Amino acid sequence: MIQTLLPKEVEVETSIGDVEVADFLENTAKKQGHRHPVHTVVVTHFELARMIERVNRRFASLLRTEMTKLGIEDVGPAQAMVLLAIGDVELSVGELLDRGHYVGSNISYYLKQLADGGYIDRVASQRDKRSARIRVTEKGEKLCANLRDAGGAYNRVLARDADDLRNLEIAFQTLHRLELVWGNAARYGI
Amino acid sequence: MIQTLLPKEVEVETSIGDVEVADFLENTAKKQGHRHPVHTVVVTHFELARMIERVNRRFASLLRTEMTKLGIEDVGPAQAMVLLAIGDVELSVGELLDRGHYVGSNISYYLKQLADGGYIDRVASQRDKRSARIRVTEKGEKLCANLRDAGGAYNRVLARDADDLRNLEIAFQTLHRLELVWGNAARYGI
DNA sequence: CAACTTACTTCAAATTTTGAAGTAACCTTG
DNA sequence: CAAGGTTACTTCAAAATTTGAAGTAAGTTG
Repeated sequence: MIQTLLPKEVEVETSIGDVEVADFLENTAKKQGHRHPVHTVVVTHFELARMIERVNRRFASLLRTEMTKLGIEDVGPAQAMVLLAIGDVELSVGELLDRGHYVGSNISYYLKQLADGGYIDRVASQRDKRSARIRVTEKGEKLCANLRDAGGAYNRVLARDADDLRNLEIAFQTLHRLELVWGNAARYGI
Repeated sequence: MIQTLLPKEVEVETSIGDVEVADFLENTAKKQGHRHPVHTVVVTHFELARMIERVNRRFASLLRTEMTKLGIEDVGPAQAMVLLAIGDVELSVGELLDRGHYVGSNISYYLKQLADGGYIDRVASQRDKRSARIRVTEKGEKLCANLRDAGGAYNRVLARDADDLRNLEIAFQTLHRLELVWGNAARYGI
């Protein structure tokens, strides 16, 4: 059954009209049939990848807007994402690499800018002087807090009831699975 | 209830060990509890955004690898994504913009490279000579087919049973919702 | 027909990402 | 303990991607 379904690609409606957010949310809630989704559409590898690309673009531009509003000029959205990835714990560059699947030189570059802007502190580890320990400064924490505040509105719109929460969680877990499958494939060749 | 849950951020385990793909799939299938997911974790805005960013990075590098294997040198993964977005229909640049939420000048640039490489044809529309009609050439379709073939393996790993399919679809729909909410927010300010 | 809009292109600059060296510290093993 | 290897990161230059401002040509409207 899976074999017969899989190769078949179905065109999925992705165009958006100029609908208001509220309208749309009402519609999807009904159309999808939250509790028992109907399997009329098979989502493929590439459709998901394209969706992820689009959503990522959207978020990046949203973050850029938010940061412009906050008057942040010295770092861009990519650096802010790194800042958010660090969170409130002290960690090494290597640990950070794992967190975001970044490339080493890339993170090194971002950390330099974040450090120059005063958003993070770097201290050489006592135990291993090669390892730099990274920590978000007060200024950095403030930026994170501001971004989180701005994000609160989206959380409220996106997670309105238990069904929303469930779907968000399934989406998260599924993306995590994609991450692992794609990541392992890259290293071991599927 | 939602209000009390929302502001609380929970650290989600995202590190991956050197697990084999197959092992991992077994684990998640069991751990997640496919039919009735437990709500111990609340997924926030930023966690999802960071996940999306990571997954996107992974996919891009996978695509790059795949294309290197195929010996494609004249265009990169971003251009390939555009090619896949065009699909097998003839459309205008404007329609393509909507499909991927690209910026005009960006697509124009990619289309130029794709046209130079012989992957697409551009014909001025008869009705409206401003509008360029885009079509994937045979060479372009061949690349798409090769990529789809390579992607087949991932589809088989990712969509193994009805539960997988359901989760992939929920993930897709949820991302679509994110896309709309973030997109509308960008235009109308939430 | 003049002014405006649309559909796209071009170009230059900024941002992001990669890859190939480097450097310094740590860890073996003879 | 010292030569050789590994690890943890940094630096730099080049490439890829993305943006934004300006341009062009074709439609549209008053």
